[in-house]
Amino acid sequence: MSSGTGIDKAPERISEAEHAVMEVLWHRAPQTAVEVCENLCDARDWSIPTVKTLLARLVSKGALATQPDGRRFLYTPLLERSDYVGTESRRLVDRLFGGRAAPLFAHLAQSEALSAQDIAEIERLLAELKK
Amino acid sequence: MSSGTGIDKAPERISEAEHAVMEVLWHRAPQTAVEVCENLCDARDWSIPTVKTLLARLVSKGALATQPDGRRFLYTPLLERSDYVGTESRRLVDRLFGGRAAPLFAHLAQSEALSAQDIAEIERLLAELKK
DNA sequence: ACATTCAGACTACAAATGTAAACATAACGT
DNA sequence: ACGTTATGTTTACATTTGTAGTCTGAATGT
Repeated sequence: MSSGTGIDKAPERISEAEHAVMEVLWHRAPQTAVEVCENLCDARDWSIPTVKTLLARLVSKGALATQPDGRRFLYTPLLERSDYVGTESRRLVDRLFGGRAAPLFAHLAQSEALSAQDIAEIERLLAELKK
Repeated sequence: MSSGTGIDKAPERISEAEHAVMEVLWHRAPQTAVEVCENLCDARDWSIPTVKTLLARLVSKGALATQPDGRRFLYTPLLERSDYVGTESRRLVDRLFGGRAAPLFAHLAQSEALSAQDIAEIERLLAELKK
């Protein structure tokens, strides 16, 4: 699953600011730099140059593809959100919980990070798993 | 709970390398710089100076306390592991899953990051929660 | 054709991080 | 008393990250 090419160049790490840009593009793609900025600059208090830098870095990291559209570029994610999210989750679980998910879950439970909705959802998922 | 003083100076972020040092001290404390190194330098391929730098940074960030022991120092965590782990977990859940734990759980489930043991444990915790 | 404009590319620069060497100083053996 | 050693402190330096300004060239309006 995921990563069809088999090439798998050591996926360069994506920073938090870069991740914010990815989120916008995962939400809708392709978008121009200006559009991305419209969706971010207010929230993060960034200026367009900042967004452009981040886009460029993401392209150079292989996380985004560009596609010329007249004078500007359209940016599209190459890295899939589920891959990113999976990697980051695994990373955290490995680092903080010795790779085991249960202690993470316990922590979230204790810190009231679990809503009733979450709990219901998780029960449903557990039921799925046991089938 | 946790953080008894009420002072709560914006806890400076602990980097990954620093975290590795904290882990060692959470495992056993207090320890000297050399002892910490004995527990880390091999695994991380670090030299003693590196460990000392990290220890110093952690002290300056308020995550470790020092206690003189003859000519050297003994280092003890001030930051509790559960606090750190809680903060980091919440951080991830917020950033990647809009603060909801269920999607994280779903991801771990999908990526086979859940062992049978994990699942059993989580079921137990869920039962707890519902009491 | 020419000036304006708007996009991406290049450059900048401070803070944080990873990694470690150099320095200073206090204790200890002889 | 003195050199050696063990420790912490200071300094160093490359890389990554956050944040943004400047440059250059192509499209566009007139």
